[in-house]
Amino acid sequence: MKLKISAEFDLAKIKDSGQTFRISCDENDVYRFITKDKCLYIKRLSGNEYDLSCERDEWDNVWHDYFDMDRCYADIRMTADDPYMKAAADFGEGIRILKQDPFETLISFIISQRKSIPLIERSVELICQNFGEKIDGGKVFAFPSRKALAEADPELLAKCSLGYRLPYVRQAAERALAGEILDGWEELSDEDLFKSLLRIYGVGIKVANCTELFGFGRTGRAPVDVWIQRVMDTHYGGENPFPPYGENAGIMQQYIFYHARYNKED
DNA sequence: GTCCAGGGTAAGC
DNA sequence: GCTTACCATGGA
Repeated sequence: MKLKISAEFDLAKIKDSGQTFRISCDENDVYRFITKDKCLYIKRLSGNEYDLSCERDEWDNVWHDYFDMDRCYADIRMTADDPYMKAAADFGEGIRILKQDPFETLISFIISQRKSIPLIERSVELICQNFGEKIDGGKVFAFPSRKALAEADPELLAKCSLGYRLPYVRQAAERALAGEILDGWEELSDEDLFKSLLRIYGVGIKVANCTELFGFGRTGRAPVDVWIQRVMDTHYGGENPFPPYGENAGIMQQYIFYHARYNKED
C-alpha cells in the first residue's frame, strides 16, 4: 500500500543508528525490516510518500508501534540545550527508536559486546539462518525462538562467531525458555527492570540499558558505549550530558551516537 | 604485528 | 566499594 508519513522518518538513518542489526537495503533503496514473524519492505517514493509491502491493518497493528509513530521527535530535538547536542539532534533528524522484541534485543546486545556493528550484523544473521523460522515465503529468517536457541546444536552455534559470548547466549535463551527472565518484565519500573537484567549472565550496565531502551521502550535509559564515552570525554569534560533530558535521555543519546559514529570521532 | 569493536566477569585490593 | 587482566573474533 501507499502511505503518507509526515513525521520525521529517515530510513537510512534508522538503519545506520545501531539499534537493530537486521535492517537491509537493496540497490533500489527498498528497506527491509523484520520483527517477530513479520517482514516489511518499504521505499520512499517522493516527499513523504512511501510504498509499503503490508496492508493498512498490519501497519496499524505491528509497524506503527514498532516505528514509535505516536512520539513527536521534532519536539524532543528542540530541547537540545547545548551547541553540540543541538548539532547532533539536527544531524539525526529522522531517527526513531524502534520498539523491538525483548528477547531478540537482549540476545543481540549480549552478542554486541566488543564487536563492530558489521560483525554483530553477521553473527545475528547467522543465528537467524541457522535457528530461525522461515518467513515471508521462505526468503527471510525470523529471529530464533527461545526454544530454538536454547536447544541449538553447540557446534552450529559456535559457527556463528559468538566467541566467548556463546555461554552467555545459551544461558539467556535457556532461562528465557524456562520463563525465569523477561516474562512480565514490562510491568517493572525502569530501575527494577535494570536490576533484573543485570542478574543475567553476560549482561552488564551497557547491555542492560540497550535492552531497556530498544527492547522495552524505556526512552529514559541512555546507554554509554565507547562512542558515547568518547563524546563525553571530548565535549562534556567527562560528564554524562543525558540525565537532564529525563524520559528523552535515550533519544538524545541516540542522536549523539549516530552523529559520533557517522563522523568517525569528531 | 598492533589496535579496535554499541563490554562483562572474576580476581584482587 | 573500585581497578585490572582476560575473554574470541575479524577488520583496519
